[in-house]
Amino acid sequence: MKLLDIGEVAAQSGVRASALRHYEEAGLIASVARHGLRRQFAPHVLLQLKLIAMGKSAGFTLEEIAAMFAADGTPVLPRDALRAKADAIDRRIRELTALRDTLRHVADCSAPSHMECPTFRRLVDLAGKRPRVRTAAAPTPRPRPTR
Amino acid sequence: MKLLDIGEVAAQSGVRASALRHYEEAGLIASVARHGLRRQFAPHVLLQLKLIAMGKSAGFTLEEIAAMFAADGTPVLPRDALRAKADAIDRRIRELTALRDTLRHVADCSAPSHMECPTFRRLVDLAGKRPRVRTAAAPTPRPRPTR
DNA sequence: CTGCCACTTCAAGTCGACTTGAGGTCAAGG
DNA sequence: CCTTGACCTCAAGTCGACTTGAAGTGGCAG
Repeated sequence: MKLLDIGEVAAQSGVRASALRHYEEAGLIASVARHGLRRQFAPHVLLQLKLIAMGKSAGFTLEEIAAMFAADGTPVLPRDALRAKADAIDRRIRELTALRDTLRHVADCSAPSHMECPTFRRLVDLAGKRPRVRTAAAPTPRPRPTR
Repeated sequence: MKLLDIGEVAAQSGVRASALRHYEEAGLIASVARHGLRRQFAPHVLLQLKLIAMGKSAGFTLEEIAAMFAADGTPVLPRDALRAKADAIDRRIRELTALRDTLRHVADCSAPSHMECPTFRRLVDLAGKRPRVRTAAAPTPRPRPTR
């Protein structure tokens, strides 16, 4: 099974070498060997990186993602926890759907003030089904930038 | 039309006063008056705040959100741009759906190693339809944390 | 009139996820 | 054998979105 040097992983995944090191630090991936100083990765990191990208895109922190998948890429959570995460994503999808529909409506509706348009208000309200959690807890995922 | 003092807005929206000031600074909302020193907001900021929450959740930066809606809450973008944003959200939704399905599959599939499971690989690959953009450009939205 | 307390401003701090820079190592090609 | 270039480590910097803290203001209840 041929190993990939960090540069190849970067080239094939589009993830910078510095980010790959950062991920390794964070325990999201693991290099399986060194060639001199250079990290060598097993080919399946490419799959893991996709998983990581998806997780980030879903608003999970690296820490949360690390908690879902071990460094070797195998899922580590109990089934219930996985299902809970899936449900969280589902809620997020519903929010995004509402925003998308709102934007599309705004693009097509020519009401003078959207603030008055009942369709608009209904769409926005639709998204407002948040259980109202105290600031103490961290209910909402937070996505992050890709430069 | 009765005005809301920043504390009431905070209480009703769940957004901290400091965040509201930050949003005002950023041009996302506007206070319409002062009572002494205190900012007074029109009731529709509550609606705007929902919009802002949705936008953040969709991975838009405050700057991007500010570009979509003026401080009075009326959408400001040309229709095409709005539709483009909607399409961007759609792509994001598809990614999230793939991740959700992957998680659900993992929760239900008892293959010894998911890295080998064809269903798993197919699901992950499904999400990999990214146009491969250079690091220079900023293709992906980045969501952010809520403490 | 007094005091409280919710607000104010402004600067600095925090957190996550990286990136950048300085200085160093080493395998391989010429 | 020497150079090159891709990698290394480690500390510090950056960016967005806020939060925190210090010091001040002012409406209003008593």
